[in-house]
Amino acid sequence: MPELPEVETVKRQISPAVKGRTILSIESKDSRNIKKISFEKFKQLVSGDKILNIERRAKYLLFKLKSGRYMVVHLGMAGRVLLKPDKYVKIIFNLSGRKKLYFSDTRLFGKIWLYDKYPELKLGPEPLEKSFTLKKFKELIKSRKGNIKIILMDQKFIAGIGNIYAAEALFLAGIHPKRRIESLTDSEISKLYQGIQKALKSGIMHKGTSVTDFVGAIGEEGKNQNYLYVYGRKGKPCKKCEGSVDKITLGQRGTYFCPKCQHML
DNA sequence: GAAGAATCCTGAACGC
DNA sequence: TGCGTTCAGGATTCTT
Ligand SMILES: [Zn+2]
Repeated sequence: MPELPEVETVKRQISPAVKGRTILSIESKDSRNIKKISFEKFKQLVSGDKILNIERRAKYLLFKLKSGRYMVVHLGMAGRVLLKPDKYVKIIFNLSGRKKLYFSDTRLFGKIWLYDKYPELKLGPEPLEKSFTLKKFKELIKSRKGNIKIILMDQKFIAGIGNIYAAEALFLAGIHPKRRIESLTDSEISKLYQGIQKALKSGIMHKGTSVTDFVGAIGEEGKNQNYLYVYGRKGKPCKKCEGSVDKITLGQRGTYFCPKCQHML
């Protein structure tokens, strides 16, 4: 599913093709992904506007428009932003220069909103920003109580980490996913800080993890699934020890880990 | 504030 | 081949 690295990949892939282009018209096969306003209203407001820039914040894509409005896209689980259509296209943006941008979604968990100005999204810090220091991470950790994996996936705690990268970051840090955040030692917090960044950077470097639905802007699969340590590898040998990867359910989510590498205490 | 569960939604994978 | 069942889960919302 799309998390920070996948959304970043899409942003990088579509930006050169759509930046500076005018949205001439918009077509819809199913407009249920458009939230807050009707498709008619959306079409009326966005048509004729120009895409100045695309920014990623957490798992959101923010299209900055010349009017000052922002079109905000969240891919949910299976949402796609494409330069080439697939069979699940819901919205088509006809752009100047004969380009087209497609929004596709199978499960309709993806969302599109239109904001009058830069949206105030309730999100924690970006884990790959330089301002996200180990010191700040430690302060954040100390401010919360509860299960570490669930908190890592809380967008108000840190932005952009979902089920795949939470599992990978915890593996890299040697922390069992059932651990409580209060129980982490200073050394483990440092390892987790490194693990988060390493897992996310690996995802971006390999252009996303295509383990379920994710594909890039022209429908191509990412490569990061080949570099995962635990996610989706139940019963397979651990890449760091002689044990094998286990799977449990935690917070209604499938949670993969190595019982030998990831410690409870 | 935290924990747990329900909700949305439908294609893919699986079992017979 | 086809039908029914199970599974995938990000974010929100509700209850405890
Ligand atoms: Zn291991």
